[in-house]
Amino acid sequence: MEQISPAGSARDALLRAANEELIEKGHAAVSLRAVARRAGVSHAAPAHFFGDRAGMLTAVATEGFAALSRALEDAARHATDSGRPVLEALGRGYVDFGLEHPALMELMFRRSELNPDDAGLIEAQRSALGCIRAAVADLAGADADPDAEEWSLVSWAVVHGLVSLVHEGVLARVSENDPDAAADLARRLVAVYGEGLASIARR
Amino acid sequence: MEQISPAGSARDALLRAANEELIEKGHAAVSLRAVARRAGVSHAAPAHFFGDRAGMLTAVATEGFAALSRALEDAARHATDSGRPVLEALGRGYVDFGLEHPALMELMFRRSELNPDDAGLIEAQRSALGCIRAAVADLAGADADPDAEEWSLVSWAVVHGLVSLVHEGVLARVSENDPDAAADLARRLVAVYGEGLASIARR
DNA sequence: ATCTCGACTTGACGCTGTCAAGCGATTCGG
DNA sequence: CCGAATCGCTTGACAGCGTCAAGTCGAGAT
Repeated sequence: MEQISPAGSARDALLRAANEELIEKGHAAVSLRAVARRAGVSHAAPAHFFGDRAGMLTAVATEGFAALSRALEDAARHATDSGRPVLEALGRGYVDFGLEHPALMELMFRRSELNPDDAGLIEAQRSALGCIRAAVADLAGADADPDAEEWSLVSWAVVHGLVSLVHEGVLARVSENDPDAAADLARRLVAVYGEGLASIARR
Repeated sequence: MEQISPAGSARDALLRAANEELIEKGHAAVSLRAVARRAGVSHAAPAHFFGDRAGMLTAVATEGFAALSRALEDAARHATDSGRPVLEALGRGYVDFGLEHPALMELMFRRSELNPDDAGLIEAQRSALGCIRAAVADLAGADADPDAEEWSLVSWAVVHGLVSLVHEGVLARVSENDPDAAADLARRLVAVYGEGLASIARR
């Protein structure tokens, strides 16, 4: 192996290689052996560290959820700082993240490719969802609106659905077959929905 | 081969076998060879008819979109017949279809596993989307609301996102970890969204 | 009667995930 | 200080996979 190996770095190298493979080839084409080759280790090394393919992808997806949480927190903070509506910024942040990291975002929700019961994964998921939940509860006001929980889930479904539809190339088909236009359309729809929701909230 | 073969039936048998494999094992686990075994033909027969794996799955997905269109049309017809709001019935129909045929619904939107440029597939997709579009345009009234198109897409995103979140098992995690509860929750959220949208429409 | 063509089959290739076994260095108990 | 156990990783094998090239064989056209 031509690389200097500061102890325990093989695992990190594998994780980095897995991320690169994911970005370049998409989640379906990530193979243990290709990742091992890229990291410069034997073909069975990934299984040694992660158990199996699902284990390796779960590790990648968990990092992805952590990154999503950070992105959402940043979006919320910037919005409050500049006095803009938080929920819309959050939705925008979710969609932006999904559009910037398509392969990762798809992997993160591909239950069948992960170990869905992995504790770290679940924790990271909850943390990401918590951001949206808090924002909707906030928007509903301190009067403990019983619908707040439901609308936070609907809002999640909107942004998640938009990201999915862009990834799946269906929105592109709707709008002039241009993928960039589809992304713009998705962001515009977030704004449309945000305004609608706000108008309901203030009754 | 032990089965009587009315001419050209091998293709049909393969398609049927592919559907069964899909339902039993999920889209990721559908293999050309397993489908061939189930249909009682040689391991290369599927490729002969469908070109490759993506071609076979595209054929299955195209049938799926046709079935979805039928389900949506039925839902719309029943709603108009009984004077209930069409859009909500449509959303409900979309979600019900997705929850009743999870593996199929996931496959239908798994761009990387299909031939996304297949003419038949695109046509079937457009037809299904057309149902939602028409209903939203209808709800917006004959006054050619310029937002109608956008809200139809948002509505699509809502129901699509809900189905995705249930499939991915994330909604189940939100609601007591019970998959049935997640399905019920999804249906309730469709109703919540439908009411909200209606309240916006009537200003 | 031959030619062709479509519907398959047969056999091979390289790639995949997974598993059992091995190997060298480090750590640790006696 | 020495043997044993553990860790990190490799080697080698296995079956299943998608795909491709070549072959078989019957039916319909010339």
